[in-house]
Amino acid sequence: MTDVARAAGVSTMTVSYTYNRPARVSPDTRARVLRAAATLGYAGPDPSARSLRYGATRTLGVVLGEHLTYAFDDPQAVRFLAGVAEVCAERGYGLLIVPTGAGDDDHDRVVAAAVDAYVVWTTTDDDPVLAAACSTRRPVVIHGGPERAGTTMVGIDNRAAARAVGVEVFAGARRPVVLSFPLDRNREMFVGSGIDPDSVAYPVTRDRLAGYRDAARDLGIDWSRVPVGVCRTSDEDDARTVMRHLVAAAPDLDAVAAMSDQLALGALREATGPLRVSGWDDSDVARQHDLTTVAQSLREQGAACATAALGDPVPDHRDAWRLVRRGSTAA
Amino acid sequence: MTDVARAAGVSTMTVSYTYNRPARVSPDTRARVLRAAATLGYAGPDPSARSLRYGATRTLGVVLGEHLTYAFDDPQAVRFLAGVAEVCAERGYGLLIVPTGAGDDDHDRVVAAAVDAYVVWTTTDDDPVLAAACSTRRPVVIHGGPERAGTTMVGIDNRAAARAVGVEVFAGARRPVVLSFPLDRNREMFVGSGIDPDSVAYPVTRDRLAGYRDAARDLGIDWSRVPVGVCRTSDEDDARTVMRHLVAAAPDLDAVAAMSDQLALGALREATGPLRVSGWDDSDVARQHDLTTVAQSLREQGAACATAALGDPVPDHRDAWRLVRRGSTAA
DNA sequence: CTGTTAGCGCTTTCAT
DNA sequence: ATGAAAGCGCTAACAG
Repeated sequence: MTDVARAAGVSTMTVSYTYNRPARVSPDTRARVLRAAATLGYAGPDPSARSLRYGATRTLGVVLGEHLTYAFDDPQAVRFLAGVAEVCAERGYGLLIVPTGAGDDDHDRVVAAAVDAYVVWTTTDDDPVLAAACSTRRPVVIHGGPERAGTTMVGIDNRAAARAVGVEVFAGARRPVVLSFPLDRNREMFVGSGIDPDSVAYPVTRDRLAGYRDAARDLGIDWSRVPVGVCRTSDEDDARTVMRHLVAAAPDLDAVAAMSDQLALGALREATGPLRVSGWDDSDVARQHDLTTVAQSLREQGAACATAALGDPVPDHRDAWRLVRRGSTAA
Repeated sequence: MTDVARAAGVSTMTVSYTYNRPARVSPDTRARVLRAAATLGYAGPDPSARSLRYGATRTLGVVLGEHLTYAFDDPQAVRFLAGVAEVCAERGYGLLIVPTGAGDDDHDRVVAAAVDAYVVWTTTDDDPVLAAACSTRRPVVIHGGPERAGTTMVGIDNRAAARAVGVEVFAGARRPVVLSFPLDRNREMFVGSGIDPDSVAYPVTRDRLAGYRDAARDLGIDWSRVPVGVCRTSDEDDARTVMRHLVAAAPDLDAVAAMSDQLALGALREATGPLRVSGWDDSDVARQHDLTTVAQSLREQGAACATAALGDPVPDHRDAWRLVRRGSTAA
């Protein structure tokens, strides 16, 4: 900038004004400055220097969980991100995706990112990435949980929703099972019975499991005998693998409550007989396969997270879900 | 930082070393500094100040086209982004999505973003956002095109691929049609005939159209009589609407070359009689519907773009496609 | 309408 | 192992 000023025969301030307050510079000088800039290949004020000066970056950080990869493969996470992006676009904020999960320096990356606030995608209570985001004292909004002092949480009441859909899918079933997201960050695939929701590290998964248990109780079903198949991701292929294990463990299974439409689809594909199935999210998949599911707008929640992170109030989302009854639980 | 230094009774340099070269500080002093930092709620060096000093941000910018929204709704764009993210994660770079398409200050946003390099998602020759990215003299890598001096282009040979798949889908057809992406940034939906590829603003669309025309010529089909249905996005619903118009205009149509699997699916759903159909990308949709298609890895191309933007050489991708023959063109 | 001064928070270089 | 000085590029505040 100093160079441009010299070349144009003005002070640096005039150059600065030319870019930031064009009205305060005479058209003549302005043209001269711009010409000098063009000659020197100067493209405008340096963004880092500007941020330093302003004390703000006009950038919103997003942490998509332990492995970036999972997030992009999960259509719901993508929807969520689209919501965040929408708000960023409207308000002229950059959207910085912080690259986590590729090393052991996640903490440093989160702390060292040039952002004004953080939106954190659902994670576990003990996720160091979450701790890192909170430690920077920037505003933090967490989607889905965990709740944490000093942060904002945006998400639906997963327990209530799971109970509602659980009652629907388990009704009349003699051998209900659950197809679950991972319980903790190890993301082990396995089949267990009567899993205690309180032992689950992901709040969203915990709440949904608790809701399914509530539903089982409502229907007089003994939760301790309900097999839970735990998948590594929200992936149809994962679901099929786990479903095969479930069928092996409980050949008479006749109802599956799945934590996503993708998982539900996997269950359908591996079904050996008549089967009641419920999904979650009311995605295209659910509509195509006539799946009973829980409708919620991840996109809207993403937008709400961004809005909250940028300091504006957002409505409570606890009741922003809806049970969608379809053919998959009609029999 | 100065405050922390004072509180710990050391110089600012010692605090700086504590964070950047822990080994060069005695464990004792280090502990003292860290304690002081904790007390004061200091979370480490300010990222903007650091970037200013280093002259680099360790952040890669991505411009997803005129409307951010379209990008997140397009599964191929998401795949591409996943590839970019993967490389960023590996190398500890942040991934900044620059929010374009929500106002007329796109140019400024691109110029003012704190990034070291840009990856630009396919756009038109005349996109001001592209011009903005290039004007900053940061390295720019463009996916799919346009080609531009001083930038790197990563993408397949769309014309050759379109010709190959076109020959496959148009073979034996009496009334072939094309289901196309938008021709220019206005994204009008319409049906035309014998569209001149050279009049198309998007290089990718231009090349594919030219390739389909090549295929028509190879088969002795008169291109000027081939209806082209232009969709607004790569969306199944869009495709259905346009397909209905095509059917109205050419009730005897019996072959559809579509520029994406999504569009091809829309065509299938609106088919009134036997129909040869080809898609593009070899996505899940193509596999599920036994669709002849062009396989390419957007994810791999995203990774290549990021790698190139970060200054490393990448192999040529022109031939990184493959014709996948399936039942949809078997008859 | 234009210029001067000061300092945002950090790290490189060169001492000690 | 620690520190002092200088400056990265910019803009708010206040002249003139």
